[in-house]
Amino acid sequence: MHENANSLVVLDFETTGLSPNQGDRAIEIGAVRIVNGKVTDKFQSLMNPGFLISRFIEQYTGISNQMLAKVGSCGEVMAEFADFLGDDNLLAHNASFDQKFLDAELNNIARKYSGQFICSLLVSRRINTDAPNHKLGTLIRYKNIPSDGAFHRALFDAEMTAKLWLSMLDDIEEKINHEFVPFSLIQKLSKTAKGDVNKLLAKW
DNA sequence: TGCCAGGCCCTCTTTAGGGCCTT
Repeated sequence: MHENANSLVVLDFETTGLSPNQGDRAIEIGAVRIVNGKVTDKFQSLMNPGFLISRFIEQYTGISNQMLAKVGSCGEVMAEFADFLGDDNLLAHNASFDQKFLDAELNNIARKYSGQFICSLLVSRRINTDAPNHKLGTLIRYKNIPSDGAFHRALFDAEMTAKLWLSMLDDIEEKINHEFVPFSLIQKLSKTAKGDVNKLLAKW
């Protein structure tokens, strides 16, 4: 773990379905790097999964088979992403989903990463207790974060997740009356029962 | 043939079920 590293990569995958164990693959990755509370770098690429994607996924993402026919393979793109990621920790909205695709795609090319994941969905459930639900689009509206792009494209969703995250970090900083929120506190918070969240933050 | 994700989290809970999230 990189307790003192203040560099975090926020990522989002578009995929052919919900489960790499069922043969699903990534078709797009988008990511932004946050350093000291500012977005400093970004990464975006379509990737060809090696088979035709369903009509449902074409409509859901706006990514067509025609678009994917012209782009590099998952292996080529994921190797570039592994270089971009380096040793940074990672954040995603519903991280268990993106983590299983990252693990599967990097495993396919025998690459590894050393960072740890945190999940903006788990943190939101503990911080935004009045939100109508915890979908990414809903939380962006709930936090009054301006957005003028298409959800369900990887870079846009990663950028929105990054903005949501910085907004939630502000809220946590206010609660703990401290300007720096350690990575370990986020990890602890993500596992704390909802009713004990205020207790955890109060004693920090 | 028919089935097919899975982790989190709440509750009418732990010998379980079902909604929420992600594509």
